[in-house]
Amino acid sequence: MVSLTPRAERLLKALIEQYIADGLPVGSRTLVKQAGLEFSPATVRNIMSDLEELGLIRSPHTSAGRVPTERGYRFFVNTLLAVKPLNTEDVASLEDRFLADQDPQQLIESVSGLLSQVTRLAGVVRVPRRAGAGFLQLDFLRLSASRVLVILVTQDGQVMNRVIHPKRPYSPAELQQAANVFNSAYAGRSLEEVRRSLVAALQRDSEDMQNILRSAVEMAHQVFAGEERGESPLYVSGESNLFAFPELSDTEKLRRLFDAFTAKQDLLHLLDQSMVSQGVQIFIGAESGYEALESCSVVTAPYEVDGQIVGTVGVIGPKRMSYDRVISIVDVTARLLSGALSHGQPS
Amino acid sequence: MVSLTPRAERLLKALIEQYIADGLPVGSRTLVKQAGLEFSPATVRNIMSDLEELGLIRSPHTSAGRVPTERGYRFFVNTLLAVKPLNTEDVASLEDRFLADQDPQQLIESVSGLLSQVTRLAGVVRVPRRAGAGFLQLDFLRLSASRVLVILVTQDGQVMNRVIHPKRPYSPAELQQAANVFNSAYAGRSLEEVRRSLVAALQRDSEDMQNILRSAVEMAHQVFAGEERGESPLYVSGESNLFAFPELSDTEKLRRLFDAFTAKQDLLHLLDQSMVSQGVQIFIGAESGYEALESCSVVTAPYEVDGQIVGTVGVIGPKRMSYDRVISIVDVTARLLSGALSHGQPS
DNA sequence: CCTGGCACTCGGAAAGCGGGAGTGCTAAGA
DNA sequence: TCTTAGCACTCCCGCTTTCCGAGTGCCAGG
Repeated sequence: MVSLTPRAERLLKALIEQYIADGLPVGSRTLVKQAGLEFSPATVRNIMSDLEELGLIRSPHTSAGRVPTERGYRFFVNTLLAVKPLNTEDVASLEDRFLADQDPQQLIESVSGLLSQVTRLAGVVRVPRRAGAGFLQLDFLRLSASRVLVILVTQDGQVMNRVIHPKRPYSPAELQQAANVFNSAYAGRSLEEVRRSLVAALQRDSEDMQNILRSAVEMAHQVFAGEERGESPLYVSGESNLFAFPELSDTEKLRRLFDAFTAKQDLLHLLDQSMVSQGVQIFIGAESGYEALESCSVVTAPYEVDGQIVGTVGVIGPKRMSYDRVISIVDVTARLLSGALSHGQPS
Repeated sequence: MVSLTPRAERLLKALIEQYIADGLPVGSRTLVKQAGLEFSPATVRNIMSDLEELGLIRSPHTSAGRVPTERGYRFFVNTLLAVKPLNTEDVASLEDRFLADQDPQQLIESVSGLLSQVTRLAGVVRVPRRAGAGFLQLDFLRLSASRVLVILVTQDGQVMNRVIHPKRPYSPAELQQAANVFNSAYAGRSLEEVRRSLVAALQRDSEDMQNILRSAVEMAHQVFAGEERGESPLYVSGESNLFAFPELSDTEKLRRLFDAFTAKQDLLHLLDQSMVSQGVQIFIGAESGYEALESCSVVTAPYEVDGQIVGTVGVIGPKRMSYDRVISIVDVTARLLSGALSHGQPS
């Protein structure tokens, strides 16, 4: 990576902070005044020129000030940024928000709203892939002759359900029996294991399989199929906060961005990506690799249940965002969420 | 209501259709050419002048063409619009979309996406208030010493669940027993009845109540409380389609609109309002009574389960929308949805 | 009552015009 | 060698001006 003189670093830092604050290209004169530098605008211009050669800043046009490039932001967050820990009352106010909801599913959902409110940007939450969770219980409930409700419960209290239409009617007793067989066979295994086992069972010659169990397997398989093809476990909140930023007000960009929010595909990939490593991750502009996000930055942090990373929380905003604040908030939120999910309830 | 000469009606109809088509104020000359009228621009101007006095159209400024006012649109949809029934292949393609999903809950959710796709506007769906549905079964599942998962199933196959934290630990056997008592007491009653009965039971002196049943009641009550305060049963899709309309591209309006989409409160009220009467309803601009929707029109139709209105589907777009097309689509969709929900599965 | 004609109005695009902010360069001073 | 003041230059931005054309309202003749 590039190395800069201390002075140049100081200058770059001041410039980026200024630009983050008001979004206007910043020139040498204003920079000197604003940052209280002890050297003259001319000197600043020289240094700026160097920074521009290094690709850290650029001028939008000949006679405007400079704005940070993506490389500039990257350098800024990598080496210039002192992430100030959130002051205690901020942390406390965040903590308060975590006590309100007890249901883990709801809690997780609410976090995206929480993030968007305190950062005034868009908040996202990637909820755990259920396939990894432990299987607890399966229930078959007869709704009518042709419709059976399958309810699948995981050990962490998540519930999936699905109405299926079996090929022949079953009596409640049969259904009960099927569920029992199923539950005793798979109790405590992970959903992924259950799934693999099911696939194997279905491929095996099943002539000698009891009809009822076979149905149970088929039903459960349908549940997994439904899981598989989507209901994408991703929540986005506060999208409309992004209207406030003039650099995003180009209608076409906005449309792309909102399409990405609803399509969710790209966001999912991005958040999954950030699940592999621990701690806060930052994607600046094109770094995310998705066109729709190219004028945005994304700050993410994975959260855990009992030491195991299961999902990601994050914030999406313009590249010009208060990284220090956002980073702390995302970090603390991920920690708090991990805590809230790991040990039952506080009281 | 105002009455117009046949010629004026024809003119107004042509004008509005033209304006709907391209969104430009339409002048006398273009109107004559476009609509193939057999009288001259001057005559058209005279008639337009009359229409303007009646408040059906207006000029944005002295020398632009005319655009419809809200009254104009209203008159248009009330008396000028011949809702052409959808041609059969369109209906068929809609029907196809209803076969894919079988789970009623999922089906209902998917309809908003369907509507937004075929109209290229925003689709909304108000899902049934679950309180009216019939109670089928309650289950208590022990997740840990301090956490119990409550699962409540209605007769139409909807599942609600919630994790609660009882004051003292219960054994699986106790939970099972509690569920049994509860289920035999309330099987088949409507949720509303169950709820009322619960409240009464809780108020009654409960000293002599078995501790376990009391807990069951409390748990179930918590489930209802969760139901009560929200999880607003409303789906919106295709919001980003609205970016395409220049008349909505004012950032401030857009922000308001999207805030309304996420707050949902106003939309809920509006859709509830349209549940009271049968058939398609149309709210043009300020008619909806909500500021955020003042440059939009909303077309809604209630849907039923077994003859009973339970929810509403609808479309939100600019006032300048193809009412005939949208009305048919919303109408057919509501009917198809009613059909799909009323009798099990087709095959 | 319709229609062609005509003067008029007004918005919007293009063009012109400072002013100002900011730059790069140069030359002098530390 | 580095800093700084000075200066010419550039180019955006906001302002006005101009011009064009679409559209109107009105009038007078069919």
